[in-house]
Amino acid sequence: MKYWLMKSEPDVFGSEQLQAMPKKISAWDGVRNYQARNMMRDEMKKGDQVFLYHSSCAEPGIVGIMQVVKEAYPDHTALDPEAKYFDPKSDPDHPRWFMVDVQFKRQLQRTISLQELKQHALQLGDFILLKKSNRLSIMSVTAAQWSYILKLESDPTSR
DNA sequence: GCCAACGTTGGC
DNA sequence: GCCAACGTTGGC
Repeated sequence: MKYWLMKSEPDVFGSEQLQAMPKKISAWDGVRNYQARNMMRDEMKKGDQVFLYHSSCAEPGIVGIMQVVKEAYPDHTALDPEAKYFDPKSDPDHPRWFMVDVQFKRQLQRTISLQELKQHALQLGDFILLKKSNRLSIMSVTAAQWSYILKLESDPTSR
């Protein structure tokens, strides 16, 4: 089983919206970046655990935990001219963009903010999220990073 | 294949 | 709203 982090603006895939979905399951559509797509398409497996990260908001940070419940399949919104992330070069016979289904598992007891994560940069090692001007919306997380962050969640002395 | 122009991301 | 960094596009 692998671990991941997926970024979204709260009003696109926010923890509240995800929890309101039937069975708390949602397709993670709209990824239009090749590196992120490749990870979703080639490496994400059913059962993988995912941190939900809120970006471009008052307090960017990790807010919840999701699970991959359906492996990559073509992102049909790329073919819909009305869709926000319509891609005119997309071809139904050779899909260019893919998505997975994720199920929201739980909200963290508190947001582990980017600011707090930065203070643990040393312990988190080579954490892609903390790399300067990193814009990747999907990234892998090591088992060590995963458990370290979960420990932060319940550590009242950290902040 | 180069590279300038452009659009997007995302923290601040 | 600003702006640095980055990815993509397209002319050459």
